[in-house]
Amino acid sequence: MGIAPKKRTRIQAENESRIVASALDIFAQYGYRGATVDKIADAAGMSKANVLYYFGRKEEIYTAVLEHTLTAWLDPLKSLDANGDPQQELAKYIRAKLTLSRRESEASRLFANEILHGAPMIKSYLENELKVLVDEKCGVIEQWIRDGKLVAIKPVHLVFLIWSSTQHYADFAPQIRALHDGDEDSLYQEAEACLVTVILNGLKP
Amino acid sequence: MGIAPKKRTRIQAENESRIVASALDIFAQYGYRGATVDKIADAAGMSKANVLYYFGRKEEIYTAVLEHTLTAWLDPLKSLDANGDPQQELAKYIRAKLTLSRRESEASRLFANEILHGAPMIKSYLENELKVLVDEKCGVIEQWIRDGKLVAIKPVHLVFLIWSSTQHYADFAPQIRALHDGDEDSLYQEAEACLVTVILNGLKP
DNA sequence: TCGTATGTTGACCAATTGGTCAACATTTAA
DNA sequence: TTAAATGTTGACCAATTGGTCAACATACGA
Repeated sequence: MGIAPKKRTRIQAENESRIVASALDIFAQYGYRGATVDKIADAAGMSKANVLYYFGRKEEIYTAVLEHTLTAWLDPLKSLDANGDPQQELAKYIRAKLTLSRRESEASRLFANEILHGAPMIKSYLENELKVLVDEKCGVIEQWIRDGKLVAIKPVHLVFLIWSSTQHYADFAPQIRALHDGDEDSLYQEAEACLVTVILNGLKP
Repeated sequence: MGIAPKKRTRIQAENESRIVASALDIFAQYGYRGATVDKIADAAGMSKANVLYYFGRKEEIYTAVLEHTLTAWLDPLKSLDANGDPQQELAKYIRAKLTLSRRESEASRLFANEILHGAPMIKSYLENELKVLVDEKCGVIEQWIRDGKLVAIKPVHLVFLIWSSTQHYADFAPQIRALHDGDEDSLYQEAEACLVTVILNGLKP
């Protein structure tokens, strides 16, 4: 027999997911260093020792949270369709990312914090899985440009533009709340209108 | 006599500015909690006790660094001229912010980190000084829109768009390095071309 | 039911770190 | 020159915190 199958009990599955969910909140709010195992345990409604029973080290909790959220985060980009209409595809992508920034703002802040501090845990992920995906989608955009459907720009910067402008609403929420007049609904409606208008209009050849 | 004049000696001025400069690097790299007074002292080439002699608490060093960099950070927005040509003014602003992101990337990361964690130290600054400045400049943009020189969008979101897309190159540098092929010079040249093209083109009525 | 595997925790330990302090060194003004 | 003001630091303290462990509690298959 090679690697042990390691079937998880009901309690294991339940507690581990409760810990990961709580840890996402705590890490997003305080950053890696500011977060304490005790805070995570409190948020999960159990003792610190029990959290360490499931995840041997603080770092393990952190990587578990990152892995848990990474896949969902990239889905919208994956569904960018080479055969679709560029304007519609990009509009859909911008809207999806903006919705994600609103709904999963903790995940956004978690990544922002991780990358801001040098991406120590996900560096290899960025250089491998993410690089492959982004290269592929840049190829799609490149083709759209060659077909004369979009203005000539370096595709990867368009990706950066969409990422930054949408995630900004999650990552810089306190600044945005300080500067924006109106409720959250109108904020996001205006943001969507502005981003879709400017970026799509700006990409017209 | 009211408040003491408190003339600073030569050594005070010298050491305080050395501490602030070193602290900017350390806080930007590690965040507030990850930074230690010892690291700052090392970077400044003096003992921890001496750093605490000039700044009584760690928090004081932090606020001093924030204050020291805040003004320079907002200068480009201040010089947005209501009487200039909108396209030229905005192009100038985008370029200035992008250059700032490259040259003062530590300051950018410092603010990003501060805001990411709820802006505890600069909340009142955001709500007062910054709010006034942004409101004023949004008025300028609003007027350009009324004059039919720009497409109709909510001005504050254009400010967010420019801030986010330019600061992204400082704040998310590790991700950008992982995904971009080419050296830093070409990165910033392409970024400038892309942002100026897309945003200005996108703002045409 | 019963015994073992699994789950849970308070108490504890060691490392880190913000901050203090007394002792010592240097600068500066008279 | 000299003495007070200013500058500097190692040693130390207390609080925080990641992680361990032995003891106890619960769940669950035979």
